Amino acid sequence: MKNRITLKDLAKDLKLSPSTISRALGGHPAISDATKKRVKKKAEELGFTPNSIAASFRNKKTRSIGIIVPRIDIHFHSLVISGIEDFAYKNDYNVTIFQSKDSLKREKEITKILQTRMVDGIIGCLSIETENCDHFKKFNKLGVPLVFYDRVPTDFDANKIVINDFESAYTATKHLIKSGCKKIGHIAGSQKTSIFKARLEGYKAALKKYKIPLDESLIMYTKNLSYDEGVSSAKKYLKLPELPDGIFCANDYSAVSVIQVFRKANIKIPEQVAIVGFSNYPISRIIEPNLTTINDRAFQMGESSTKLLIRKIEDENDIIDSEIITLKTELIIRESSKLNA
Amino acid sequence: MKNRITLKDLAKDLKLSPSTISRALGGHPAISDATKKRVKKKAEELGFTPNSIAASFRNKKTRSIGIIVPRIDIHFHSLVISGIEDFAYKNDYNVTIFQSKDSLKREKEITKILQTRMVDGIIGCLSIETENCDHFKKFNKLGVPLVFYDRVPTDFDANKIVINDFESAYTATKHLIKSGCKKIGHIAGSQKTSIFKARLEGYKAALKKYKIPLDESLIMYTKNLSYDEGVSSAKKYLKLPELPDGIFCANDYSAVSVIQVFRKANIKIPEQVAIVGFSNYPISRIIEPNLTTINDRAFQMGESSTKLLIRKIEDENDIIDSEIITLKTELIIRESSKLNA
DNA sequence: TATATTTATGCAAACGTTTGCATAAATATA
DNA sequence: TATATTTATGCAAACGTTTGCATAAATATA
Repeated sequence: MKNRITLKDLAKDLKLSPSTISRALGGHPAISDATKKRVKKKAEELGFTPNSIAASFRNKKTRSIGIIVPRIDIHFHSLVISGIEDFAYKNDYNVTIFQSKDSLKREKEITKILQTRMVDGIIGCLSIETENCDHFKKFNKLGVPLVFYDRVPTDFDANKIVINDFESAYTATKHLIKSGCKKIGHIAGSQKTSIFKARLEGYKAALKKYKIPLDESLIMYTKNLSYDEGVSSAKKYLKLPELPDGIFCANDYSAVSVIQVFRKANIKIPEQVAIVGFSNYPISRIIEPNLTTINDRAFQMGESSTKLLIRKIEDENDIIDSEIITLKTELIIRESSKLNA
Repeated sequence: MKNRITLKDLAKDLKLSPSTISRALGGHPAISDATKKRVKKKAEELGFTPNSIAASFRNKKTRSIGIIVPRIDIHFHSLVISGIEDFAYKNDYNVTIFQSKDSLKREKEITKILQTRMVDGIIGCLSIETENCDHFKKFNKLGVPLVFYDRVPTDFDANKIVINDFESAYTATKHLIKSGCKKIGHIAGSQKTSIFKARLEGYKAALKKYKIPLDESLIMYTKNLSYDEGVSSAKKYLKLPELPDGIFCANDYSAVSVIQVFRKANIKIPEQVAIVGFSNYPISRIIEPNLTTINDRAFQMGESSTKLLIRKIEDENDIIDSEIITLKTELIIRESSKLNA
């Protein structure tokens, strides 16, 4: 039997109208308690489950949110998605997920699909190729709220959940300085991406504040902050006439590779070179020495994005055009930077 | 303006009927090319996008699949989900995601939601608490196909995508034997879970085949194969009168912790103890020495699940009751087990 | 030119739910 | 007992799309 039981079936069976069934199940005050009980019992009996597609269609609300991420299998994003699902679940929203695979073309396609899918709101993290966000603008016209996290648009006002990359980098660098480092390097991410630019700036600002001269030769620019790029950056450090005594890396992968290359070269960490990473990846607690890093609040970023999004969806007389929420990060001090100040 | 353009709006504008518009946009052969062109142009002009909720409602097909995983932020699952999304995307299906958080209660709730949400099919990995799968049986009655991966039901016939855990474990253990190990230990997962049971059996079978006596003291039983349980297992090995010369670990986390504990105890890996893990986690390529492990085909598992599911959804005269697809795994030999045979 | 066939379009109903309004029945009040 | 009020239920329409069937118009054939 593939035919679902509908309100009409229940109605016929109970000799009531579909409207009464609908109201009884929905707990409408006008329906008598006796009828409510009778309807609920019969619904249970026949195994009635409401067709939420029909309800969505009628109500013009799907209670579903669409999310676009570059890749699901990047740990940071999987944590964010987990936070999104968790918060959405508690608030009776569904989460439909799409990966842009860091392709602008695919990101554009996805926005078209989301438009037809009638999602109530969207959470997104831009693909690395995205410079212009015009393909997101249609949602403003349609009244579909949008929240971005991590990699957010810079060319238009949007709801954004971010961490303070500048300040986090400043804190990380300051920590190295306070630990006694005098010659601090930085492994930087792509300077086309605002978060990595901000991390570089934060690093520079801390040096300036504590009157440490900026030495460009100590800054390694990478494309993706990959493990391999970390290895080659580390090797470049080894070729310098003098090693830095501290390195702030813009992510944990590059930090881990530096630790491994340096240890192979018999350089003591943290005694000779202290290392700080960024993101608090699981590996940071496994690598030896354990890596000092920044907790970037991925799970909370997902929760906050969803909280903000749902508020935008449900609060119809919301006159706020856009909000930017900055989450507090946290410096987690571990072995890789434990020096005496 | 929050009012979407509908077929009716287009129809009125072009002085045609909604049916003609629908057919023109859908490429129906009965509609003249001139009209098709005219309709498409106008649709573009007014920014018409179809309301797929209305279409789903009318067609009784949502082109969306629901997925239930224990946790999105476990790397294995995030890879599977990535495979699912990728294959679904190419076939114009949407993916709606739920995490059971390894709670049977939540898993049951989710099946109820999925029932109302009218998904065309479901992919699931059971929560660790799930022993009885009755809450999934309603989907059979509703004609909603179901595919399970990794942690699959044993109490009823269902479509399943799995790897051969027995054989993979056998291969891993055999590899240790062929590398010259004579005294091989195993760190086992929860024996309530069939995959970990199978891995233990595969290990035992290889020993038997190669006439190595089974020594129960070399088998460490853990609950979750967590990093910490790996550490304590490793410490137990250290307390034995004689160390094993090879250890097959049922996952990579426990393998990594063993490597770290042993190295701290100045035990040479692989010379004194060869280590093999399971799952090919990213960390297996970073830990030193690099970890020999089993590629468990997580991404492909997602793809295959989706491929099978879509076939079940679309092939209406499919008379196959259930299918079990077993994917080939691959032994990846790295430094942690490189001995001379 | 009359009829048959082809081509292109429209009518109307349906999917399952929800909700404003109407109304019948029951109860309260005059 | 007549009228007013309250309580409980039903009617009917609507959401936007799709599709079987009907039909008008154009073209082909006799």
